[in-house]
Amino acid sequence: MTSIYNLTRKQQELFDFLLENQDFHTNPPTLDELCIALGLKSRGSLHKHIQGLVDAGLIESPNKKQRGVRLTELALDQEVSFENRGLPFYGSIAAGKPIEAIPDVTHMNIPDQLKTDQPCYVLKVKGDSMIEEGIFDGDWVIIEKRNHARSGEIVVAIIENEEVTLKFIEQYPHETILIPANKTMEPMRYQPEQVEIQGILIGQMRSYIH
Amino acid sequence: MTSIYNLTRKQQELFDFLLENQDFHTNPPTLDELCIALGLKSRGSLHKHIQGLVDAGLIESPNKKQRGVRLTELALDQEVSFENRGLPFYGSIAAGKPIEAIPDVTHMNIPDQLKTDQPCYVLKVKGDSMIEEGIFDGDWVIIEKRNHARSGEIVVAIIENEEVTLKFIEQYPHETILIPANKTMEPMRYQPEQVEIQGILIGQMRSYIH
DNA sequence: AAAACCTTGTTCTCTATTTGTTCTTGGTCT
DNA sequence: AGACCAAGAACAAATAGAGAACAAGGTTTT
Repeated sequence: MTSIYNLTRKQQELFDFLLENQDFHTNPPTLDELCIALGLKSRGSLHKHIQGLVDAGLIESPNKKQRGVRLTELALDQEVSFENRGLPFYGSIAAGKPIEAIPDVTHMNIPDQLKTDQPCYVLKVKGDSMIEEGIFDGDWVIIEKRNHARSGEIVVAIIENEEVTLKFIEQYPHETILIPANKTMEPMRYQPEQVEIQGILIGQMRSYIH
Repeated sequence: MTSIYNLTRKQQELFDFLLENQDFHTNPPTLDELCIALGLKSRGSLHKHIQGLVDAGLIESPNKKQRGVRLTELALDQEVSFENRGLPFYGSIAAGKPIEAIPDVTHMNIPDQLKTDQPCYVLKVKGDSMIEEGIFDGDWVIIEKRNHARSGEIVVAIIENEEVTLKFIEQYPHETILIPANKTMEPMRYQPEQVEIQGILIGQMRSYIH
């Protein structure tokens, strides 16, 4: 059993393409389609890379059959362990802890519509500070990891290295204001150095089960 | 036991068509109907693909019977894994249409926490009737397919075969009340026969991207 | 009920196209 | 030199479609 780590650059490129696009093709792609996708002009060139992946046990040998290039079980296993594990879930927004420092991370499978192509993570919301935005206690939020934001965005911010919170942000040269979406709470004003942005809000989810 | 992964493209196309349209046909289709559906002009051409699916164990051998193209158990199992890629997304809650009758279904990958082990589907919310529940215009909702509900649950219901709506439900022997979560709207009272339940609310999602 | 149709599944032949494979040639980079 | 890579020609097999012919079941007509 050859290891997948011995792939050449072009073989890896081909393999990555097959992994990423297997959902888009209802049928496995033919050599010609792959040539177009990879910018090749000759099936012959591609075929050697195909053969390399067959030898590595990552795709099934077409063996003259015109049935396209199919991934093997081994390849699909690889995929699961790589990309498909979902976004890290760091638990409830926990006062005082920077997001990255939370142990025992689980993963959640988030639909594409609720994430970006940047690194994202998931938190569970505690409290009612964003209730007028339709974000309730117990909801999940998907956060894109960033250390800056534009005024008007909803951010996860850590205040004075102590309190982690989800609020609208307004930034001025000498002042950062965190604004809740809850009439019973007041906006809070800080020096810019007191507020560290940990990410911005991308999506929200709620479960109505039990 | 032949694996389905050895289907040719045309065989796959035929198989997909049979899977997707099995509900619409009360009787299995004839070869001529399938020819039209797949754009073929000769039954003879089609028959070879039929035979391929029979050899793969995906349809029962028609064996001279008319309308004999029936899927096997094995094929129905395949369908499960086909659907398993995600939940069907039927678009916005569309007035007047039963949920199942919507064409061009896409699929969304929903986290386990937002679905049940029963059949579920996804809708996009139109309108503000559930705004106080934190369900806004443009949100997605995950609905478990059911034709009954308990009072107090949030349901997708179709009223008088015309209007599809998302509301709290209260059921009494001679009256069904649909209650919005919006102070500017009034509860609506119906005879039980006027209201057909299409599913109950399981989860909700919102995207902050664009 | 018998006969004359029509529909439907099956089989066959013929043809065209697509697709995987193999080889040769040549290029680039280390 | 050795590896990787690309292009193109040529080939054989697999796939695909059309059409004709036929048998068996239905349906309609007589």
